[in-house]
Amino acid sequence: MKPDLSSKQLQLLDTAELLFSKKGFDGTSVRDIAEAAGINTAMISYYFGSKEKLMEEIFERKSMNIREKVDNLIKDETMDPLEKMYSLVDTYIEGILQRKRFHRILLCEQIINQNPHIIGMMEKMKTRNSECMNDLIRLGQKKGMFRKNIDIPMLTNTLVGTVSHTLLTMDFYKNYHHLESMKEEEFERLLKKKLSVHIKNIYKAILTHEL
Amino acid sequence: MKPDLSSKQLQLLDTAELLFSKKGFDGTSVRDIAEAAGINTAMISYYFGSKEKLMEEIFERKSMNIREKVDNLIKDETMDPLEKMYSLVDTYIEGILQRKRFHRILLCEQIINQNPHIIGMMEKMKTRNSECMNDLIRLGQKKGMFRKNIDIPMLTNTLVGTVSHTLLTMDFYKNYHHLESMKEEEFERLLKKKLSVHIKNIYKAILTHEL
DNA sequence: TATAATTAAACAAACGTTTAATTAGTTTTG
DNA sequence: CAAAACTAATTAAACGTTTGTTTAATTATA
Repeated sequence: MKPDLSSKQLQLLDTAELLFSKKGFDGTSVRDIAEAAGINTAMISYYFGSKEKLMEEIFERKSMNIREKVDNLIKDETMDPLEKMYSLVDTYIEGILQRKRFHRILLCEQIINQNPHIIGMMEKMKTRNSECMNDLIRLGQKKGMFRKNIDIPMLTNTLVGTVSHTLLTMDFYKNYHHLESMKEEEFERLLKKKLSVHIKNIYKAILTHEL
Repeated sequence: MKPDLSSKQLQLLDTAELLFSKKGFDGTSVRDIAEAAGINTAMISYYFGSKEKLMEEIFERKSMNIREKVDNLIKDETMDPLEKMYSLVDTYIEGILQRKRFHRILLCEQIINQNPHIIGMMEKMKTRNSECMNDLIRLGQKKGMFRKNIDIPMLTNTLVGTVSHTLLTMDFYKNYHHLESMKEEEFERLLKKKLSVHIKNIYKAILTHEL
C-alpha cells in the first residue's frame, strides 16, 4: 500500500483531474495545474515525478472496481437474477456519475493514450467489467430466468455506452430542454433516474422477453 | 461553395485526421502531420491558415447529416414506422463505422474542444439528431404503432452511445474474443451485424412492447 | 542540525506560425 | 513563338512562445 498523500498532493491531483477533464491531458500544462492549485510548478515533478505519473496516480485512485460488488450480488440469495442485474446497473450509473470528471478523462484517454501503464489499467478494467457482466448473466441463464441467446458484449456496450454518452451530452441536454434554471444536484438526480429506468427496461426486455 | 481542394490539401486533411484520431488534436504537432504526409510544414499554414482551421475543415467535410435520409423515410409509404426506425438505425451504424477515425476525434473533441466554431458544429449535429429521432418516433406514435411513454433522448443516447462505445472498444473486443486472425473487413462486418441486430431488438422492445 | 518542503530561475526541446528566398507554372507581350 | 512578367507553390530557416523538468538556493519542520 502506498503511503497517504499530503493535502497538497491531493489538491494537485484534484486540480489536475478537473483540468484534464476540461482540456485533456495534452491541452493542460503543468503550469496550468500548479497555478489553479496555487502551488509552485516544480512541486508536480517533486511529488509525482512527472506529469505522466501524476495522470497515472489519478487513474490508480479513481478507477472503478465492481468485482467485489458483483461477487456479493452473486452470493445474495434474497434477490432474483433480474433484481441483481438491476442492482448492478444502478451501481454502475451511480459510480460513473460520482466520477464524472474522471470518466470524461477516461473516454478521451481510451482513444489517445499511449502510456503502457495506463493502457494496462484500462484493459484490466474492461476485462473485469466484461467478466462481471458475464458472471451475472450466466447465473440468470442457469436459473432459467434469462434467455439463452444473449449478446453479452453488446449488452455491456449498451450499459456503458448509454451512460457515457449521457455524461458526454448532459450540458447539451440541459440547454436543449431548457433546464438551465434547475440546480445541478437536482438535474443530476433527474438524469440518474432516467438512466436507471431506461436501462433497466432495456435489460429486462433483452434478458427476459421473447423478441 | 468552397473551391475544390488540391490533392496535396486532401492528403494533408487525411493524414491529419488519422493522426488526430490516434493522438488527439493537442497530441499531434503540425510537424507530425507534415512529415507523415511528406509535405513541408509551412504548407499547413499556407493552405489552411492554421492548425485550428485545418481541424475545422475536417469537421466541415466529415460531419454526418441524417436529416435528408430521415425526411425521405418519413415520406415513404411502403414501410411501417418500425421498419423506418430500423432503417435509421442501420444508416447511423453504417455512417459511424464509415467514419471511424472522424468519430473517434469527435468523441474526444466533445469533451475538450474550446473552439467556438467547432462547438457550434457539434451542437448543430446533436440538435439535428435529436430532432430526427423525435420526428420518426412521433410519427410511429401518431400511427398508433409505438408506445406513448417513450424517453426519446435516452433512446437516442442508447443508439449513439452503444455504437460509439463499440467503436471505442473494438480493439479490446477483438483481442478478448481471440479474433486477431480475422480480417479487418470481415471483423467490421461482424460488428456491424451485431450492432444492428442488438439495437433493433432494443428499439423494437422499447418502442412497441408493453414493459 | 538534519531532513523535507518550497521557491524562482534556468534548461533544452518542441510548439505553431512567419519570413524571405527559390522554384514551378501560367499569362502577357513584342 | 519565345521572352518577359507575373502568380502560385514550395522550401529551409528563423521567430517568439510554451512545454516539462531540473537546479540551486531558501525556508520550514522535526
